[in-house]
Amino acid sequence: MPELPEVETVRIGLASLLPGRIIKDVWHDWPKSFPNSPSDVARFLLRAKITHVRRRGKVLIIELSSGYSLVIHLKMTGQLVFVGKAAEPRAKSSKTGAGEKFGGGHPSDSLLRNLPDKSTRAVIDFTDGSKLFFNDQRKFGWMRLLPTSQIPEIDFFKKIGPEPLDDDFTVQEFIDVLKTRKNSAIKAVLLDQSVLAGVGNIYADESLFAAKIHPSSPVNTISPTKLVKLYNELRAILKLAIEKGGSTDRNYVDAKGKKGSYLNFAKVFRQQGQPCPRCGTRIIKIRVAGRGTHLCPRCQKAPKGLK
DNA sequence: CACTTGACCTGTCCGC
DNA sequence: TGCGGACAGGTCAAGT
Repeated sequence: MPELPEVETVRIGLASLLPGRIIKDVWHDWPKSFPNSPSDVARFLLRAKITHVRRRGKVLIIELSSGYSLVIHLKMTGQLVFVGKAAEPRAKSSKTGAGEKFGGGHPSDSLLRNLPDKSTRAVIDFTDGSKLFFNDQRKFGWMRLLPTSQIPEIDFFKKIGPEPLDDDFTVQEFIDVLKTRKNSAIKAVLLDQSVLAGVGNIYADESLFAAKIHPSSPVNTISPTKLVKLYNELRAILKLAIEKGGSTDRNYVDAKGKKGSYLNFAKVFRQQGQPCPRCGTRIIKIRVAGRGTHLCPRCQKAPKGLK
């Protein structure tokens, strides 16, 4: 599921593939996937050149020379897959068909399939013949054109909390933002995008396990020592996940169609019934904040008022 | 006002 | 094998 590390992995891929390309045509199947009017599309998207690819929380921002940006949320099953030749054909070692198809040399876990397919919601054609596919099985994701200069002023972006991996995001700031929700379960707070940007179910469970905090614990019952631990573990886990190309449960792939391997390193997520890597107790799955939640009942003691 | 639950969707898996 | 239903989870609207 695209959380911060997955979206960042897509961003890194797109940032290496898209800038400089010029949009020739756009197709989309579903108004909700891409609700801009045809006239706005014609004025601000067609013939525009891509200048930058940015990320804020779980949202991708593809900046265009028209002064507009294509803003994209992948939600749970969204993919942005680029098909075409990579910009610099420096390494000329392509011998496999897959390498050619996905723009230059891919490991065997590439998304080897033909696009578009039935999950394809939108296709952007570039003047050089390459294409960007927006696939979304469950149709929760969206993309829309917004004036670049106004993006920071839009409600959706104004509400997003600090980026946990920013260099100047301190442990004190982390504790301060958590304390704005002192009576809520810590997991619900971590998932709240207005408190902290980019954390979703996988990394909430993993970081709470690493810090030995029960996900149902109200924030104000957690010791400062443990909150510091949580800050450090969360950042380390997010960074490691980006290194591993994110987590692929079933759908997620990066801009080149490649799956992420972080779930191979997950200690509790989807590990119910398996022994805890620290103490051997069986990992359990419960519901917290309306989400499937994985934890070690021994390492992560429930707060007194039960779960 | 703080907090929780349901709706949005489709594909998959599980039990009968 | 087929079928119904629970489940998956990011976010917002609606509920308590």
